[in-house]
Amino acid sequence: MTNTKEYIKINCMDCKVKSKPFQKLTAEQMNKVDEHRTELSFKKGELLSKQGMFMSHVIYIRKGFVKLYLENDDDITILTIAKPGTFIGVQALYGEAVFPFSAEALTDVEVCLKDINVFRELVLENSEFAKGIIETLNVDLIKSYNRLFSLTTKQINGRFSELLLYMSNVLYESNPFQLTISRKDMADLISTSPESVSRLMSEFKEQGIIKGQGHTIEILDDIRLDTICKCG
Amino acid sequence: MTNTKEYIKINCMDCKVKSKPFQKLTAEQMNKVDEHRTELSFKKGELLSKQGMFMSHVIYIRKGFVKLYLENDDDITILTIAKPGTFIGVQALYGEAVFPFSAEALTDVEVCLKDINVFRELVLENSEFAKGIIETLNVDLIKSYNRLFSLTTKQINGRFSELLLYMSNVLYESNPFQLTISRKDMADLISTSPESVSRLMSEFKEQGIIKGQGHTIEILDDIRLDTICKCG
DNA sequence: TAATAATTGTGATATACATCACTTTTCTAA
DNA sequence: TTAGAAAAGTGATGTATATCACAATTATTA
Repeated sequence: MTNTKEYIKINCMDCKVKSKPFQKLTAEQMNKVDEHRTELSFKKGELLSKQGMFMSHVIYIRKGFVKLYLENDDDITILTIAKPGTFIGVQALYGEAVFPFSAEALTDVEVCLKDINVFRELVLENSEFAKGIIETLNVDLIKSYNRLFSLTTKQINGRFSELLLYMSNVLYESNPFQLTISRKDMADLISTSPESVSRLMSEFKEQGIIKGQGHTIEILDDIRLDTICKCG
Repeated sequence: MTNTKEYIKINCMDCKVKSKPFQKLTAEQMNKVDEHRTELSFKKGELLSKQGMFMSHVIYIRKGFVKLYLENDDDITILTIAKPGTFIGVQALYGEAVFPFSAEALTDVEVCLKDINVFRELVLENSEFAKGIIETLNVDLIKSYNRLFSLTTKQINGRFSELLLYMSNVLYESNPFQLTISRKDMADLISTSPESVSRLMSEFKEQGIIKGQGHTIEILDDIRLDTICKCG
């Protein structure tokens, strides 16, 4: 599926970035997972998964940012940016055992691959685990619905404002923050062109809503962003 | 939450439109559900749920079509058209106990309301049930992702072609088919204006891709629709 | 069944944003 | 450290589709 890189095997029990569903596992179940997993690292730009490829493992992100996107010829839609603590593949745990989207490392990334069949067994063996998966899917689904709403009802200055707030509050959780994504990625996130992103950036700086140069952005007027977000 | 209408109580065991997850329940579990449910019917146009309202029950559609949509002031995005056999509310089973979207009856509708706490208990008591819920959410999530892709990368003739095929193959499962949704709804489904839907309809008729008048549509050239769908 | 309202259809016009073309800056690697 | 490539910025132009205005149908209710 993916090219094996380097092994830095730690025991699951001692994992410090354990996901919520995995915290519910018994020692025995944890050991079973341990026996069917692989740790890998990816360099920035490498593909973790390719849309339509056979999915033998669920990918757990331990470190770094990953871009999940749908593609068809030249068209791309970024579904989300996955942060550490996210599973790639649970979105299609049942159904065709195929990755529903492509995933590309936006930074250097460390992951843990868990056998998908072990994953499925855990759903049946441990209902708290299953509940955790449902919770994860609930969150993803509502996010996707809200994205659908935003992309279809707001125009680019609204969507761009939303993106800035998302990056500061959710993705990087800081202000100012250091961009790890390109203008092209920002454009694909809010369904616009890179040129428009550049223009929006300049306009917002001119109006004193944000400042910064290069890869640093600081939000100066988040209230203003919120207003633009809501009222266009 | 919703105004109680008329009772036509049947036993869950004998229900002929039982959902996949509910088929996995034991007799005992089925009885518990039975004790905490209500059957209701809605007239066309009535609201089954209102975005943001407290969600005490999961709504199971037994009969009719329901429009699920997000709203904010005048803006609307239809998330999907729910058919019989669909749950409304599992999308937000955990998290805030609030309806994540509004639901409006597109036809006369019969539903079965199941207590959300019983629903949550079943997830923990019966792992096959939990698995069924995960399967449902998987399908919904992938659908939502594909919608996101379609809406952001295709232009209206492509989206309209997709809609026609969806109505014939998935929603009404017939050709010709009788529309139960308005031009406005069609517009909200593919994120365009009602005027554009009218124009597309005329153009497609002119080109011999579809025919029909009033609320009847017949697809004459589905290969053509498929091509427009993919290539714009 | 007539009267009124709501939905639908169609042409003319407006506009948000993409695309194109080019420059400037930043990154990459020899 | 510099040369070449990639990414980003900016103005000019084009276009898909919304909006507006009004006509024609269809639905609703008195």
